[in-house]
Amino acid sequence: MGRGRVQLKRIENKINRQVTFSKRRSGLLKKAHEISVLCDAEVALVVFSSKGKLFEYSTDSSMERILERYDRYLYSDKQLVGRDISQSENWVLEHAKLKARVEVLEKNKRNFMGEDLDSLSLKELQSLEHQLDAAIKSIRSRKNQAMFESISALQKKDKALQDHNNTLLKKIKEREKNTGQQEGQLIQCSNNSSVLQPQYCVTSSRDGLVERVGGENGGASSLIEPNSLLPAWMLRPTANE
Amino acid sequence: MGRGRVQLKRIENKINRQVTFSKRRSGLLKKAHEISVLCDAEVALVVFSSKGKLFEYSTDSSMERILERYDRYLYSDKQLVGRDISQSENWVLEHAKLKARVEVLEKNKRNFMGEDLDSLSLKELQSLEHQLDAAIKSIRSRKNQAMFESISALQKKDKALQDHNNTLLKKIKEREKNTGQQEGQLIQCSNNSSVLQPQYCVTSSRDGLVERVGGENGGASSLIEPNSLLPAWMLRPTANE
DNA sequence: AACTATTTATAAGA
DNA sequence: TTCTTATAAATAGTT
Repeated sequence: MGRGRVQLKRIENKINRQVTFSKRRSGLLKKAHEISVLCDAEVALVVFSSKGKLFEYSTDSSMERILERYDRYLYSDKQLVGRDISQSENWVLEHAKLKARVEVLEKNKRNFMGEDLDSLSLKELQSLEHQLDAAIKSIRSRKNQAMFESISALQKKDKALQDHNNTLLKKIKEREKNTGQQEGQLIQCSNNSSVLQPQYCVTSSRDGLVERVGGENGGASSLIEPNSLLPAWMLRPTANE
Repeated sequence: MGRGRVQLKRIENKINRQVTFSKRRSGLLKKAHEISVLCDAEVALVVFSSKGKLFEYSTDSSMERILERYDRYLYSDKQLVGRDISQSENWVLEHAKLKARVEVLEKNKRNFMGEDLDSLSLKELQSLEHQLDAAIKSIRSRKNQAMFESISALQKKDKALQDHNNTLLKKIKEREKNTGQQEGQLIQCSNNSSVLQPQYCVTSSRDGLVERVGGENGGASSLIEPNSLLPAWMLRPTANE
């Protein structure tokens, strides 16, 4: 990538080697960062120049965590060898890094909540605004999806209840036919499947028994706001509550 | 490097992400090897894919040695920092707490960026949406403020420049009056205060001196896009860059 | 530290 | 996955 092809061998000219190192180092770090962001990968990169200077990159600046993960990956059941012994010393370092990370994340969070904006440049504000715009779009889309799923689940439940309802109705009719009684009043339940609210079908038989057919929840779902489109319990149908 | 420009953000399409990861991973490893050989550097590279698969490169395949060198390098100057917290009993606990906090904050952050939403309930989604709506309002407001401040500062500067300009003009006029010469051509600068771009007033006096009146920036701000509403330097007037 | 002619890397498509 | 190809990026040599 330059004006001439390059042989894959040590550059003998010291100056050239130094310049090339500097250029390629920044290219390498950039690419490490890019693959990390684009592909959601965790990258740890350590480079020592020939003079012994250190350069490093790590996803989210958590070099220690990634190297630990690396160690775990390799020595999943062996005890960690050499670097583990100095581990207690490394804790100091890791601790400091963790704290720094927490600080960064907290600052992030404040910014995401629209606070502490004075420290941001116009450019950063612009970028934050776009970020949040995009986030809101995702969130609205996910919310919609969740609502449709809830509606769908509710409708399925509704259908099951009505089926049960009808089964019971049939049984009662048959019983009445068998005992030859006609004065019992039967209220036929409608079987309209698009109704969101469970219906109650009250039948009173001759001996005064009142049956309420409402499913296994013992009638708790009858506490529905008549004005709301969706029943209250549907507003939090998923986990994490 | 491909058929389209690429945004530095997570590739949402899973297949694309996987393909890009595979391509870029080999590119990255290749470049790591190249810099290692060409520049006589020691490189250690660890990559975990989003699925947790490990890829690595290290100069002379001596990953362990390079990571040890890395540890030694860090620990030589960080050692002093940690002395004060040496009640290492509490450490395990504090460390665990910190880690937990980081995890929570990272989850937060992902949510704020519209990711990882499946774990949220409808209620939480709703709340997040409102949160972000409010944040965007703050951010836009702060952005506006920042822009007005910039404009204001610019206008002040503009005014100062014009004052200086006029002062110089007067001096020149007087000098010409004193020497009794009338053939000098004076170009009067307009004093329109709503102009955002600094103006240059070129006056040629009898002795051929050409003065450029442009403020202390040595004329650098003359490189202004004539079509843009605001001069380029105003686009990032605050800190953090 | 810039510049530019070239080589490389790679995104998209097959 | 692999190949191809158009294009974006990196960078070697130069100033």
